[in-house]
Amino acid sequence: MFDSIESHAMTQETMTIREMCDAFDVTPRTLRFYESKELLFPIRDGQRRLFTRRDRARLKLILRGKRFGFSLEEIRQLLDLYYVDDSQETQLSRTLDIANDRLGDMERQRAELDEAIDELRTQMQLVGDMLASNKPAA
Amino acid sequence: MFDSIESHAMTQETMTIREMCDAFDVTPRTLRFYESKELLFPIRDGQRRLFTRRDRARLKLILRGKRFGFSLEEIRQLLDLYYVDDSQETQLSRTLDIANDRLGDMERQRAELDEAIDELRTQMQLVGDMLASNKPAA
DNA sequence: AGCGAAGATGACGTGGACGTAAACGAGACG
DNA sequence: CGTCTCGTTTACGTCCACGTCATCTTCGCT
Repeated sequence: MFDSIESHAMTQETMTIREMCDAFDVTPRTLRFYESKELLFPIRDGQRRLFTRRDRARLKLILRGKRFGFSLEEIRQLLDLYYVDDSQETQLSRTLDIANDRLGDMERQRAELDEAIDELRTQMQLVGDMLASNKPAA
Repeated sequence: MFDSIESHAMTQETMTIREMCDAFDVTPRTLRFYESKELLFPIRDGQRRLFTRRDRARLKLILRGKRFGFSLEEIRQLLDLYYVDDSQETQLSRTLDIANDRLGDMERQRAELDEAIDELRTQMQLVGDMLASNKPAA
């Protein structure tokens, strides 16, 4: 009846907390914290956590979201978009709307980022010129 | 469209704390906090703060920096690049280094943002297809 | 059997970025 | 004149995202 085959011969199916920490450069505390906030759902071998590919994919998205300045709660909601199952089907179209908004956010952020990069480059050029000439032009 | 605080006050030399709050959608506490952290330098009329165009320009950069996920301290260092005076000249090249680091951050963020936008689009396509093909028979 | 390392579970601490309340001062105004 | 509103300072409180002990198991190894 169970057609899900679990072979841990090829790539590692699950990872320990330490392997995760090494792979993603985070602390155990961080991973436990993320689990407590329901961003990760490692399975258990007795007491010990075992992180699946799903957890790894989610963690990757979490860390990226953080670099974009999202809060963990915002990220948690976004993650739901990537891991849809039938139980959420009724909310799919709502999810899609959220995703569309998020996409708009990202594109706006990209535009602003482009502008900021441009400005910073310009400013650095100016300052660089100032440094080049011995005396700043009053 | 009437002459709002923005179009009126923004053209003034200085603005009160309330005008600033209305114009930038921040609280007084935030502005005082930024001053205490030396991100803003409002002049004083007795006790009262008066925010100059310089403060407004800086605040704009501060808020943008925040949207990019920079800390106030990182932003403070960047701001020095935009408002250079002779007294800082000796630290200019250090400032430039910091700016270069931030520029790297932003460019990486830009690349990552592109990737994220792409992935999100893909994911939305998948979800959209699910919605289309999985319609209930009613 | 003993030991150390890895991992778990509280529980308290911390730094950043403000929120919020208390108490005060200075103009504006009816 | 008293009262209101705006603003100030001081100071404690809060939320988030973990850091940092202090125990407590549980493996793996000698």
